[in-house]
Amino acid sequence: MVDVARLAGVSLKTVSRVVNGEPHVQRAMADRVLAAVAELGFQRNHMASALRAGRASATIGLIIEELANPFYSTIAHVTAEMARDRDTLLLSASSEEDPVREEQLLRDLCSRRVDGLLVVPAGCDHSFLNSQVEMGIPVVFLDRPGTNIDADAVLLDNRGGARSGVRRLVADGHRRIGVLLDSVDVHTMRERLAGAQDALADAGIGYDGALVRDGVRDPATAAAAVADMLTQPNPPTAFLALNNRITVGAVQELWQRGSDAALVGFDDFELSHLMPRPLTVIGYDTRELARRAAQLLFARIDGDRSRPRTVVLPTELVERGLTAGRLPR
Amino acid sequence: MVDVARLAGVSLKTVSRVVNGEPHVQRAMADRVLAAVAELGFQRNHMASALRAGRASATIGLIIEELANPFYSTIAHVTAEMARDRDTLLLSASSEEDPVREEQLLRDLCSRRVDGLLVVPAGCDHSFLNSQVEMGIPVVFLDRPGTNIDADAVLLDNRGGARSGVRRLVADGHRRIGVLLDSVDVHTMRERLAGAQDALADAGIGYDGALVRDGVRDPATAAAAVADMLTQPNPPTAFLALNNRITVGAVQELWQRGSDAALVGFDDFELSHLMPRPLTVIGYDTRELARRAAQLLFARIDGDRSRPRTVVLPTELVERGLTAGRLPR
DNA sequence: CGACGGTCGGACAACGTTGTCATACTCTCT
DNA sequence: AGAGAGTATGACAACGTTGTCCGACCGTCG
Repeated sequence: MVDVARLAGVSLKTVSRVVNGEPHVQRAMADRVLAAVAELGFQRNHMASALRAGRASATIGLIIEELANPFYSTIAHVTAEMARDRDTLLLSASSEEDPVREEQLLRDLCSRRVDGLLVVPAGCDHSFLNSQVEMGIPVVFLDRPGTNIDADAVLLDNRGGARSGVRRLVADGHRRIGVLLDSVDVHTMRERLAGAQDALADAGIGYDGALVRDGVRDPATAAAAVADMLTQPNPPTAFLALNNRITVGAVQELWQRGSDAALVGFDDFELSHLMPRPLTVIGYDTRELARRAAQLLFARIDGDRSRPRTVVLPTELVERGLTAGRLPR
Repeated sequence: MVDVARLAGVSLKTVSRVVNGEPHVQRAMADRVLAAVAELGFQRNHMASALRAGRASATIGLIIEELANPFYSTIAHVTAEMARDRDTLLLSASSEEDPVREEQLLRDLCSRRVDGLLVVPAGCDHSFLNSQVEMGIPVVFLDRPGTNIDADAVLLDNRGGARSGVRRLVADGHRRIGVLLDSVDVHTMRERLAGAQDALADAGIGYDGALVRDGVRDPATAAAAVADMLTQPNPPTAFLALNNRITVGAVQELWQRGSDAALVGFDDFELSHLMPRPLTVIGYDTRELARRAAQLLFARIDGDRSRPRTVVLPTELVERGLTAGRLPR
């Protein structure tokens, strides 16, 4: 900027005024400045500008589990779009479900003075964020609530969704329903499992530990679990897969064995209607989830000081057969 | 920091030393400072720090077409992971294939003094980036080369891939092959179309404009195009879909009609092995694409001043039938 | 006892920008 | 002509941090 000022023969402040489109600069002088800017390829330093003006950094931070997962990348995309409408960019990072890493990333984002944080929490204690919130960096939790912190959250009706899925299976006459889940350490998994158990209890079906498989982290494990359960005595006649990766593995295994066991999966996914066997899923609107969270965050950034809210979005049982294919979007 | 210094009864510089772990501070004094830091919840301002120290911002910018698309989200994920190994965060934005928006975003990223840029270009002129490169912000193009700029690029062998796909169809006896593409405005599409025509020319099959459909932007359009082409006189006996969204639409339409037309799709995708009809795809390693680009960028950031390189990664024809399902990963 | 080397702490300027205020000039109106 | 209002420009400090340099203090050795 000093160079531009020198080349145009004006003061620093005049350059600043021209660059920021402030009024009260003569046309001729502005042109001289713009010419100098063009010649030197000057570009305002956004960091210095925000520092001096005490302005927001026009950045929001997003912590998710893994960017490559379609669920999270949809969230990232929607929030980035909404941010763009406010000339704000998205700084995103994956926690990989590691609480330590999550805290590191969150601290890093805070030290960069992001305007706000959108977090799909992995950790079990977010109390260290309280001081940041007090100091003006609002936080909104997504998909799972934060712990030891009173902040906004936008969640899904995981319990209700799982309950309606199992209720459907029970209505179809199933009494032995295998449940496959990632890990009870994850809040959403606990909720979904509880919902499944609600439905079983509603139907007066007792709990059978042999029908619940924990630690199913990927499609291959899911396939193996299905195979194993089907070869036990008194096997399940239906399965509930508690996330989309598990569903994919289960679909594959059931299809390859030619098994006619029923399957309900939590999470819809892009090609679910093209799977090689009928697949009923518990769906929800991922974009709406992200949209609501971003709206809440921006309201906080704009000064909303009302009490933290928790929004729970509904799920929907999408019953589909082989021929019910519809094109996405 | 002023408050911390006052509370600890030391000077600013001493606080700075403690916060940055510099040596030559007595244990007792350091403890006093740390206590004050904890009490006040002080967190170093990364922007001011980078500004003063002339240090890098520990941020890289990524411009892609659309974050919600699995291809791009994989790229984002891999680059974010590699960045994290350098304590660098990823500032990502979607161009939505809009050259104007792309330029705005790139300028914004430059004004934030990112350490480097990773770009899947949408625009047709990137000469405005030349001055930024000169001023020390390296740029690496991904998937498509930049225009009017001499910069690194990591590309796929689009032409060779399409050629091998069509060669396969020709070897199976097909002579009328329908080609579906997004837009000839996109570099990768032009290359893939050229590859298809190479293979046809190799086989001595003349060009028939009626067999090429442009402007197929989504699955629904692809399905409609397939339906239309199949109801023309002398219809194609095989299709080449030049990206994964087109492939999905084509799969769906062929399957619903019970058509036995062959189908080869460019781009592999997660559930391609579970599609309801045999699907041969032209695959490649998206993660490797991102990895190589990030490696190049970090080398530039670390001072590599050698001549810009263009890396072309191979594609692979993945021939799959209904029963050849394999689990992903 | 004086000099010396090492350790520790602080004053000050600077990074690139903008808010505040002061100044100089130009109109217009009485 | 002089007051008053508005416009155009610049000098300077400040944002939060750190690099540079200088000085104070300590112990040790000749």
